Amino acid sequence: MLSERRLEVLRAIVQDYVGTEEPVGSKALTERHKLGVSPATVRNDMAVLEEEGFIAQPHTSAGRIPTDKGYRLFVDRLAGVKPLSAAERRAIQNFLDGAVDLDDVVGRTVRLLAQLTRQVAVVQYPSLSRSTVRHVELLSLAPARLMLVLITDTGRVEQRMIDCPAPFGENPLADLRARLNSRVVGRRFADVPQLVQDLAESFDLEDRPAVAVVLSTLLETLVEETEERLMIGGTANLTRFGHDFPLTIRPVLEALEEHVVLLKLLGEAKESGGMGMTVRIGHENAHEGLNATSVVSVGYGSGDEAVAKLGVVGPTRMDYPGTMGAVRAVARYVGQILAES
Amino acid sequence: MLSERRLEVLRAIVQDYVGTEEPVGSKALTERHKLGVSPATVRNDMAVLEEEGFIAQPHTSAGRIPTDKGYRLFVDRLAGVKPLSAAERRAIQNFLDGAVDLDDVVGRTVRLLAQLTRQVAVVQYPSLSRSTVRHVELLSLAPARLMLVLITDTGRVEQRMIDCPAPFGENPLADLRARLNSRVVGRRFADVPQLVQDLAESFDLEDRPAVAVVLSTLLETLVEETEERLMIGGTANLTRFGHDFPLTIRPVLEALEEHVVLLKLLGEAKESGGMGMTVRIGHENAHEGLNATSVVSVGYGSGDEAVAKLGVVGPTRMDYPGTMGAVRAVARYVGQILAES
DNA sequence: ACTGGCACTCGCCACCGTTGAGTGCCAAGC
DNA sequence: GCTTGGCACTCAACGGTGGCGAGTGCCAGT
Repeated sequence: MLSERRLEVLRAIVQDYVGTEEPVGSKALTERHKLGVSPATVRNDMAVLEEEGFIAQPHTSAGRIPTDKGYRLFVDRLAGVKPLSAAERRAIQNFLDGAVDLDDVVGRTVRLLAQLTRQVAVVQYPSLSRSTVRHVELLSLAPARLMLVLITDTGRVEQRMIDCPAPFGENPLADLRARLNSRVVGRRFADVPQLVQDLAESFDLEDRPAVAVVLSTLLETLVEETEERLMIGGTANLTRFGHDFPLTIRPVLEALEEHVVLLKLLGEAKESGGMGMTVRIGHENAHEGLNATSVVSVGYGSGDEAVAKLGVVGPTRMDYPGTMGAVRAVARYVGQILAES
Repeated sequence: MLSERRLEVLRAIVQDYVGTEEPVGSKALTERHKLGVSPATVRNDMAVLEEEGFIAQPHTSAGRIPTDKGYRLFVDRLAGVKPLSAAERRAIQNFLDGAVDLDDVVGRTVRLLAQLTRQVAVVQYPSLSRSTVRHVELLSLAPARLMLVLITDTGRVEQRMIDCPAPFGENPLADLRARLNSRVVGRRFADVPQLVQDLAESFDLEDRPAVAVVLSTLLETLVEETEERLMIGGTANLTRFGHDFPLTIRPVLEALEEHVVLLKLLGEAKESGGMGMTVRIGHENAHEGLNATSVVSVGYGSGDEAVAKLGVVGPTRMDYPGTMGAVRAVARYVGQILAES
């Protein structure tokens, strides 16, 4: 078992290493932190910590650096979440207020988070799957061509072209529009398929094929667009990574471009409740390109339920308390903004 | 004046340097290219080229590398546009077909262009300013709350919430919707303000404030959203830049995140006609961060007029003929895709 | 006008000894 | 039984040195 002091040593190592980016030795440790013991003692503790796999030395006779396992212990037991300063909180509010539409909210959030943490920010668009239908609109563009517009309670709008098998008159169209809305407005996406199931039957025989196409397009939109979008920013911060560049950031940039990977990453981070913060460190990330990075993510939403995730991607050697504080604070404010609009 | 052979030497230098990324000397040149003269002669030519500012040496007794001015001459007079192979053209078509909506088209284009050129791709969304109105829709979300949906002929959809000063009945709403559409559908954005100018007057006095709000919101949307969006991709290709990393790619990544800068960059590239290809080399780019990069851009559009730009950003040391070929080919295919939809 | 020859420059690399931070171990002390 | 000071050892980093070779500029000869 690790004594209290050994944990303290680990904490000190993590803090120093995060600050200096250089392996930290026993002497420097005792000087910077009042551990109350001599370097020799610290050396013994370090030997134990190394044996247990929490720290490692890059090469013989260099200082120690934390391993992924060491960071994990640090995050789980040694570090809290550093709350933001009043000034920072004010900055967030100023930055986020004044967003005009959903794109703008997400865009501002990404920039804000990147700036605040000095890392790469990832913000998922509010997901459709948990939201409800605010309105469905059908527009006739040409005799046999419709446009379906779906509006969600998070302010998102999706549109689809529909080519009908046969021309579709204005009256049945208005009829369909009205009935469709009366059935699905305010309902959750997941419930929609069931709610429109028998809608086609109440139409004239000649119109049924067209109605069927409309309905299936609607369902398709609901399913397809549950596939989520996201926005990233602050990639320039990657250049602060290390000194051995191309090898380090190449795979990260590649991973960041594969939005599918990122979405999976955010999606998997669901432990400890929907709104809980998740920290995945180094090799805990399934994607190989992100094995040298940590991902801090948290759910956010307009209500008490999370509708999407946001987070940052940075080197495993990051300021976890600060980053977690910033991520959590931003998520809260974004939630507020969404709830207001 | 530069003799024919000197130009040939410059061309050879550019080609070799682009291939090897290393300064090229007189001996290597005569070996790889059949210039028909000895290294000594080439050395004399090089001395002249250097005096004229087309090439430079990184340090005494190293080979020469082209300067921005040298690349400029190469692009203007020595290099053509390399057409794509049949296989590449087929790949483009396969890749671009099957896009379901505008976002998808743009997204695929970015990935395609990045892959094809192995550089950073930038694609501007089809601009609203030159497009026409396909449909305007007004939805009643709550008694005094409307949603305005604007659909363009390029498939873009913009929406705005409107809070009315007073409740607005279904009938006047339908009326407004019908009249609005009859006036503006098929018209260019620029003409809309004039077309709806006196529309409010034909409504009942009590409804006029609401109508006025709707109209002003519409106009606002037209103006605001003429501010264009773009998508970028292939940033991982930046890691192939040079060996002296952080300094090189940092400013580029920063510039790429400032979409405003990129839009200006694309916007300025309008010489030689709307659809003409523009190449801006090194310091020709106003933005400092892009002083070590070249930008190859071209307009694309569904008709014979360009509605937006796309291009790539890469090191000044790039394969200009190949890049230009790829950019032009992609622009053409995207134009076709847009015209079909 | 082109060419071969020649002396010169200078970045690159491999080698080498020095330096210093950091370690592991051990015997003595609290 | 921890803790501590001492000590020998290791090894990355640094700076200097010398040889190598690619590349240049100049000049005299054809």
